[in-house]
Amino acid sequence: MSHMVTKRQPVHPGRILRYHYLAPLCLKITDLAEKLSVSRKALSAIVNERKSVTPDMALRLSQAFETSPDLWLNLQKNYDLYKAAKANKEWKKIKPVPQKKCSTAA
Amino acid sequence: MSHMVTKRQPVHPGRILRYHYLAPLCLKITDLAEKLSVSRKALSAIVNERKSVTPDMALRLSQAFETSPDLWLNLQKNYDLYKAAKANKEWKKIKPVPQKKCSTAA
DNA sequence: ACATATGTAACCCTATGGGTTACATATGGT
DNA sequence: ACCATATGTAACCCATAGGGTTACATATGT
Repeated sequence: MSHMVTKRQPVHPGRILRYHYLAPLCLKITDLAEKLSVSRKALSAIVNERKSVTPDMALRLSQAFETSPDLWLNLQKNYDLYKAAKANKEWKKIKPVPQKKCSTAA
Repeated sequence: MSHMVTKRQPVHPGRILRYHYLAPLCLKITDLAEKLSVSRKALSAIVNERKSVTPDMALRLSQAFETSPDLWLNLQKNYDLYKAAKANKEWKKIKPVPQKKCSTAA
């Protein structure tokens, strides 16, 4: 089926940050936090997958690593979507709305 | 430049919802809210571009209109990113981190 | 042994999504 | 004109969440 939520748990952006950026560059969380002008706590929370990458944080990371902000936001989006789909299954009960255009439609 | 935030204001998902889904189907906010099992207020806030489409809401919309949840979340992500980039320009001051792998790197 | 790096907890603040209730302003139909 | 329906929103109340600072105990490396 085309419109499905990933079945396997998506990686949290913090994991990518840790293993693909911090580790290879031997960058300390403390150092990066300073370069990003955010608190060590805030960065640590992301790297340890306890908090989300916000748009503002994505912009900072994109500047530091010359990536697109979307790289980070897409990872976060997939992660959040997966979590939401598992957390509450109410949405599964929703029926598709009939797709017929109504009379007054353009 | 490859990694740039859109220059023109991205559409809010609520606008797409209103003009591409509600209007063509003559669907009332009240009716859709009921079908989605959310309050009329919550849906109205999105349609009127005052609130964001959350992952949970994206799942509900995707069920109702047989779209991918990502359709809604991507719209929201682009919108949020644009807003964040305009709201705080601190990130522009961040310098790229030298990309040389450190000694102990794999 | 000592300085550095970290994970986290405790506090405090602010922003935001969502529910309910309520009310005034459209809008459409009879 | 009149009335029911649809709406936009405000006022309240909650819970969650991100972010800052400070503090402390546990690694880690020299």
